[in-house]
Formats: sequence, structure tokens, C-alpha cells
Amino acid sequence: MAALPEAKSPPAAAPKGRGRRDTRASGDDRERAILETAERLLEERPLAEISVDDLAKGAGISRPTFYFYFPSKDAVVLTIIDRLVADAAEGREEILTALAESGPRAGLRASLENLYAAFRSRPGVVRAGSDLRPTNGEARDLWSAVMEGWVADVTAVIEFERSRGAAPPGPPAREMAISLVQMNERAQYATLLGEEPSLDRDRVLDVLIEIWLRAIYGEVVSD
Amino acid sequence: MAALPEAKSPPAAAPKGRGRRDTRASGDDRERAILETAERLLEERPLAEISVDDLAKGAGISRPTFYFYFPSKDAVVLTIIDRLVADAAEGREEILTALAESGPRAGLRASLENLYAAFRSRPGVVRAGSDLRPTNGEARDLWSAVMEGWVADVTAVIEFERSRGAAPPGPPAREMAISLVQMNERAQYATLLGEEPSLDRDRVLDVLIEIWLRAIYGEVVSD
DNA sequence: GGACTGTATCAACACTGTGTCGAGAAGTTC
DNA sequence: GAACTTCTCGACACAGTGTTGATACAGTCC
Repeated sequence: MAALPEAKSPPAAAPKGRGRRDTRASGDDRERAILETAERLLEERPLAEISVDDLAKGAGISRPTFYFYFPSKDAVVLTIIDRLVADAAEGREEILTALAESGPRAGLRASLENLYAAFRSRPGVVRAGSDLRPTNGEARDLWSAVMEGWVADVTAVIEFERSRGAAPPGPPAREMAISLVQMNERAQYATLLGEEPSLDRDRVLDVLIEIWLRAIYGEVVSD
Repeated sequence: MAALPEAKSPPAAAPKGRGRRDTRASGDDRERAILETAERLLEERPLAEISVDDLAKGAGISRPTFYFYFPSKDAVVLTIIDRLVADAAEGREEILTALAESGPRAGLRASLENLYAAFRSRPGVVRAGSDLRPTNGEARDLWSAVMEGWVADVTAVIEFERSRGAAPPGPPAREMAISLVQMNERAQYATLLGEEPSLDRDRVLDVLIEIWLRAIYGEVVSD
């Protein structure tokens, strides 16, 4: 939970044109205030019902001043999502390692449990990211990259298990991986937001894991 | 494919306040023109980039006149989606019957192939529906109902296969069904819109079906 | 043929929200 | 204390939504 001083990261290095217009002086507080306001409001109501004015007011500044710190509402949300994604990646368990150490079921559970922990704590942000994807190319690209990372991991797992004879042949590993990762994305999202129909919070992982195991190993995996 | 005179359906019965403000005279053409314009534009660009004015102009009327026919842009899209969903449901194969007649793999394939045919022909409309869900409760409810229908079908299949000993026990059938249906929704959507990563159009069903079979039957189903 | 009624149409308006411009205040540096 | 950079906001221009009120244009009905 505590921040690990892991990799290169000068307090905040906005990738592109996001965040502030460069500089690095005092108004850091304002920038933080905007981000905090956004996070708070997003847990209250959907992105579409939050205006730039709300963010500005919440941060104690005027609307034009908001634009000094961020080029748009989307940019604020993207910054938040960047961080959430980084959080999720941070404590990441090597899935292959976990499998080897604890066996398929427990290993998978550990990896996924860990992965979704970050998202579970900020449903509003997750929803905002999802809401953004249709209209915002940058959001789409970011999520694509995240998915691609997971797919690559899972592909490796499937190929490894097949190569050592633990899993039977079948459709190309990458294709299976894509489908399974997509299932997880959709199911977790539905559960997180309480869609109807969706699985209960404490059941999702059990069910998803059971499907993964059967899909990957081609049999009912006992314990 | 051809329209079956199946259930109760007076030409078009707008459920709630959607569509025209009642009446049933001539301006039917205008209403149709609006719907056609919307369908056309949706295949060109996303919903967010289509204004009420675009729809009005496309139908050869002024913006205020548009509001005589529909209460909002969303209402137009919802009407279109209603019809698409009805189309998809129309030629619907009884999945249980298909399984019994052609066996698990071929039966599943026939059912799903048939189900997704309608969607595949109008990706723009599908995307619009998806874009609408975050902001529009009615769209959410409509899609919930559709999903619920599929889940119920699949639950019945799984329970039947278990009861006759063809499928092993496992997580509650409904929970499996929800996850599998969610996987299909997500995967088909990603493929339809060419997301990255996603499966190729001609591979998606093969892979999904393989996962379904392994998940339901707990083994690699031969043929 | 004139009064009555419901359908259909649109110019003009009121409103909400976005993003920009330009004039300055406030702080730092030499 | 002049010059520079950072920061702030009132006032504007714009795009889009949804509403109002006047008006035309049928058809009846008597």
C-alpha cells in the first residue's frame, strides 16, 4: 500500500501535453487540488455530470485559471487514470512465478486478486475511464496498452503450460488470452458498478478463475 | 431470415415517451427520414459527433421541427436500437434445441452465428448503443434486459447438460452463464469495432465457442 | 364559406457548457 | 526598481440543447 521508491519518477512527469504547461514552481498545490477534487467528485457522480467549473470551484480557482493547469477536463481524468494504472502495475505479481509457486488455481487467484485491488478501491475512476474511451483517443490508447500487457502475460502462461504438457493444444494461445482477458475486464467492470446482470463482488474471482482453468487446462482442475 | 409473424406487434408500439408525441397521420415520412439519417450518419461517425441539427438537416427539416418528432437525440438512437434488438431476437434459434439437434459445438455455433448476424451488419448502431449506456438510463435498462435474456437461456443449457450428466458440476450455472455471456459481449464488440487487442472477425466465434465448451463440459470436447 | 380543430413548421429565445484573449497582480532575480 | 516569469480572472465567442409563440395548412362540421 505504501509508495515504494521503485523506478525513475521525478514527482510527476506528464507524458505529453497533459498536466501543466511545463514549469515547476509553486502552483503545484492548485494542480493537486484539481486532481483531488476530480477524484472526490468522480466517486459521487459520473464524469458527464461534472463540469470544468465544478473542478475549478472545488479547487478554489476560476474556470479560466483551471485552463492554466490542464488543457481540458479529459486531461485531468487521464492523469488520474495514469496513476491508477501505475498503482495497479506497481505491486504486480509475476503471474508465471505465482503459478509455479502456488499451482494454477492459487497462483491465478493471487495474481488477479492483486491486480484488481487498485481498481476496486476507486470505482468512480474506473467508470470515468470507461466513459472516456468512446470520445477520447488517448483514453482508448492507454487502455489498449494496458490490455495488451495483460494479454502478453497470459499468452506466455498458456504457451508455457502447453509446452510442458500441462495444458492441451487448442486455439492459438494469444487468441485464448485475448478472450479471457476481455471476459475479466467486462465481468469485473459489471461487478464493480453493480450492473444487472453481474456477479457478486465475492464470487467474481471464483467463477472467472474456474473458467480460466477449464479453458486453459481443458479439464476440471482439482484444487 | 424472413420475418416470422411470431408475437404480438402492431407495426410499431413505442414503449414509453419515445418516438412521436402520439398521433398517427402523414408526417410518418419525416419520422422515417430522421431515423434513416441517424442510421446513415452513425455508420459514418460516432454519436457524440452527430448533433440534433445534423439529424434535422438530413431529414430536411429545422431543428425545432425535429423536436416535434422526437424528444431528443437519444430517443432516436434508442428507437433504432430497439429495432436492432428486435431483429436480432427475431430469427432466434432455440439454443437448447440447436444443441440437441446438432451437438454442442455445431449447435452453439449456429445459435451464436445467428444471434450476432444482425449486429454485424450495423456496427455504427452497436457502437452508439454502447456510447449511450453511460449517460442514458433507458439504454442501460434495455441492454440489461437483453443480457438477462441470454443469461437465462445459457443458464438453462448448463443446468440441462449437468442434469443429464453431460457436464460436470461447478460454480452455479447462472454465474457461469453471466461470465460467458459477458465475455462474448466484450469480445464481439471489440472485434466489431476493430479494437486493439481483439480477435479477427473470422476467428472470434471459434475461440469463444472453444472456451464455452471447455468451461461448460469441463473437458476438451472432440468434434 | 366560415368557424373550429388538430397537425406541422420554424424564427427567435434562454440556457449550459467549453475554450480563448488580454489585461493585469504577485512573486523572483539581478 | 526594472525586467521577467508565474499566475489569475473578467469578458468574450462559440457550439449545442431544448422551449415558446406565432403561423400556416389541412380537414371536418354546420
